[in-house]
Amino acid sequence: MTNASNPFRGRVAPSPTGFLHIAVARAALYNWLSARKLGGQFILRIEDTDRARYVEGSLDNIKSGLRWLGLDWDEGPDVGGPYGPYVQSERLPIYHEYIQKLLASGHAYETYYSKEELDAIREEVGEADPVTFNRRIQSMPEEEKARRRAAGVKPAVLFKMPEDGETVVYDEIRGEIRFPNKSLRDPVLLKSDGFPTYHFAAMVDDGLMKITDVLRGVEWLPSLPLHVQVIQALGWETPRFYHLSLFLDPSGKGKMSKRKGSNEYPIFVHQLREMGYLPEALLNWIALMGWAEASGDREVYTIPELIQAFDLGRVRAAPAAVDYDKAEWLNGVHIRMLAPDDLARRLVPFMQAAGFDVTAEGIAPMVPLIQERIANLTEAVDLLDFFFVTPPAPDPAELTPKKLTPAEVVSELLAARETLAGLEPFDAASIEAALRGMAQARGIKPGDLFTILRVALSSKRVAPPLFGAIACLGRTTTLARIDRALGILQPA
RNA sequence: GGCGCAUUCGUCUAGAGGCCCAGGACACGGCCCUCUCAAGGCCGAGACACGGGUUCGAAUCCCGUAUGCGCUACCA
Repeated sequence: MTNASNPFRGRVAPSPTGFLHIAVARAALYNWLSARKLGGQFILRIEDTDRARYVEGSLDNIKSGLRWLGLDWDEGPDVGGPYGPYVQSERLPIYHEYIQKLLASGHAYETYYSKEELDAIREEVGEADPVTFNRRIQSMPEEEKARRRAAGVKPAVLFKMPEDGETVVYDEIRGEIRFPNKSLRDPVLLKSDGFPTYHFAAMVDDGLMKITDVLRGVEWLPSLPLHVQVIQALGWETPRFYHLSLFLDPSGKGKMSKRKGSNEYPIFVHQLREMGYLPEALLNWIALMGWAEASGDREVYTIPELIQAFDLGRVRAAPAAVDYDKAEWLNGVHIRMLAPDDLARRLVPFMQAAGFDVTAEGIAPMVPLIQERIANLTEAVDLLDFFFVTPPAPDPAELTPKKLTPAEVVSELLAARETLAGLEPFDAASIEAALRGMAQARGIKPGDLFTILRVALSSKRVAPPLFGAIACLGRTTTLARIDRALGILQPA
């Protein structure tokens, strides 16, 4: 179609009005995946034409979120490219140039009505009759226009929609869709402040930037006929359009709040990142909301596998409810796929945030103990803390398994102390063998012995596997904590 | 109100006329494994929104209804 020489040129075009939302991340991902698979380009463009909604810090949040996810852009802010600038507020002269063309060709016209007047006319005419509305504003007498111009009123430029017939558009996900032209109101292309609206800026930029495939939210589907009219008026070829469905809240009923993520329903990439999700897991999860392979039976993908398998032609039209359970599961799967020292590195920031001054090398020995026990990075803290700091004193009740008396526990602790004190080598396998031998010799259930030791060493009922933990703790600390437990059970 | 989109287990989905009395996954329940917790294995329960057509035959095609959602801004 457009630009046959380019296999794929896609773009994600967020507005700097908030944080990076997972819906934008999904659009970026689908674009990026297609570009990487087809050998095309993924472009980042900033649509900052609404000065009133600009939010400080938003741009950084979006860019850093995309980078963290690994969705690097080939053209855009910071990296440049042949069709820049990639920030719309820096492209004003370009829009004005094309507005002049549309004005000259009669596809667009200036209006001197204020927004308030337009609102009033709209209300008077009624929502259901765009044609009458269009005619009304197109028919301001020239004298009136001149009068307002003289008074300093800046015009807005509107696009002149056809009154008859229908515009037939094609959405790659849904197929052909027909819109009666009389149902569309003339849209504003250029605001009186000289800034273009999305309807105009996005079409001009997509055309100039040689975009072949436009991925955007379904909320744009109703404006598609308008957009193809604008593109045709500009004399350009129409790119392929894919309108991505909405995300629904986990109940599957309401739509996800667009602008604010709660702790219950996090929807911003930085929130998920702070919660301990891996970028590759997040991408895997997001990719699956609205897309699946023909077989439909694969859920776990590495990034290279995703690039391989992804196909824009298989994106679904129905909205998808966000499933945090699945995100958690997928994250666990990806955590388990990590090389242990890679996991150790990723854990460091979370341990440090919890107040543990550790290094990747420092926690590396413990990582294999917890790797299959955590579904997100933050969970590691509770499993590892007792290795780095003496835990609060264990509860005597938890130290004493059912059917055992404190005196018996003391006796087992003493025996274990003796077993461990001279054990060589002090590694997990030897420790296990020694402790099991001891349990058998003394006639205590292994499970009871291990429970006693687990609580004595970690002060927890749930902790990493005992033998490996003892090895990591080291002989000195292990014996010290056994002594402490002893002291608790038999006060001097 | 107008215009448009969507509708398969609770959720994400496979299914593009017979392969489907509908397959996979998460979650859920049970069992197994087991030093706790996990991970893993096995088993189970669970869906084609409704009504008409078309067809020898429909989850798949058509129409209608219902429900949900979007747009209807000089916001994107």
